[in-house]
Amino acid sequence: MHGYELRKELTAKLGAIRAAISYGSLYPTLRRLQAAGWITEAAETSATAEEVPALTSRRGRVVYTITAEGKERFAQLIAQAGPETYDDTGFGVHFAFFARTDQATRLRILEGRRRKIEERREGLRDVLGRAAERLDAYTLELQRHGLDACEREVRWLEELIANERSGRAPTVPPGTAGGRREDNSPPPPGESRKERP
Amino acid sequence: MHGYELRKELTAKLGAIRAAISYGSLYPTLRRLQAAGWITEAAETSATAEEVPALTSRRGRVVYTITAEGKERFAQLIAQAGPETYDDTGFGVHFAFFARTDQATRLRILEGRRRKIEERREGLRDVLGRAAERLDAYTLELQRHGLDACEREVRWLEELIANERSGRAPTVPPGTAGGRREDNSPPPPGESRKERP
DNA sequence: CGTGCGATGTATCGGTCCGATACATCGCGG
DNA sequence: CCGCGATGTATCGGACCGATACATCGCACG
Repeated sequence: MHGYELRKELTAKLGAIRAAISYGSLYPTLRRLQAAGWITEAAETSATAEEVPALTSRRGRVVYTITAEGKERFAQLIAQAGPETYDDTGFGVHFAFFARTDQATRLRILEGRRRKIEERREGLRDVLGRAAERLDAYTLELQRHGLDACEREVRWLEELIANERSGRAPTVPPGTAGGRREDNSPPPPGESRKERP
Repeated sequence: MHGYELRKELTAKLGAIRAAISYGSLYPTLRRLQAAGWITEAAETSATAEEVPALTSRRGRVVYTITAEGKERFAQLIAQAGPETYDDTGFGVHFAFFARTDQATRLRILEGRRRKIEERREGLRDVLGRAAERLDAYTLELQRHGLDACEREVRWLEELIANERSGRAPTVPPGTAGGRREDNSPPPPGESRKERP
């Protein structure tokens, strides 16, 4: 992909959990990745393969391609999910690769995220319990809203964890909008067997 | 207050909507505010007034006090809420001052935030509608969760707006935990009459 | 028929903020 | 009596954002 496309893709995948990545972050990062050998850059060659709709000779786009080493490294990065993984951005990034990792990793990430949110939730409960009389009604209202959001996320994570343990793909609750079921489900319980080369 | 105390206070007030502010941000900001004349710094004098519980001669704390000019400026800042106000942090900060502004400002901020969240919501609906078949089941699940969160926040904001319009203080739904009703309600519909000096 | 605007696209720069770290004191429990 | 967690001030490097600049393309609208 080229940068612009990559950003749109990322926005589509992570838009639910964080804002779009800025170009001031994207392009330097791509160059760093290239310098480290994870990806390669290439000025667009006119006709590589499939241009079905509009092949109107675009301007100089730069196409980035992941290398074998890059795939290796990325897979490792996702598989060894540490606690730093569980903030919004980190969780989002790892979640974006869920369909490409094994169940054990998915569970580790989901449970780490749950712990993180539970901590947040306890903090809010503390405030609402202990410091309630010191705060004005508006602030209390904000805390209550935040607490509610935490509780909902924990419940959501618990559903995902339960599904994961039972080997099922994430269920699509019939209530919600837009959820037409397709066959793009993640790999059924079969694991990837790569450990450490 | 001194820095540490200030941070705890901010965390208690804004913990529901953003992470705690870092010291690397707090102390330089305090110094900038002092340089601009919004606040004053003072090394702690041993006995100013009320030390009821433990007056055990602390180490050199720095006490920051808002100046008259600072109050003026802050009030202006809150009152002239622009669109930049409506991201998480900006909204949180302005919300923390709700009990100290007038109803018109409160409404402006709430409605701005609502618009912001509605845009986010539309983005997610677009993804779920248009790009659904391109995304894996996990990503779709994340979008659905995010969409749900947006819808809930919009509903929450709408309640606050309705209450605001009817001149009532924010209601405390009897269901939630920790919400003991106290008399620290915001100023009843009476406005502050400051416009621009 | 032109023209202007929004989408596509690459790129940089200044400034803000975080995360880690350092250092010092105090009270408490083991 | 010793260490650890809370209180407290402070800095530094690095990551990231927001604004900006520049260039091309297609389409809508006058």
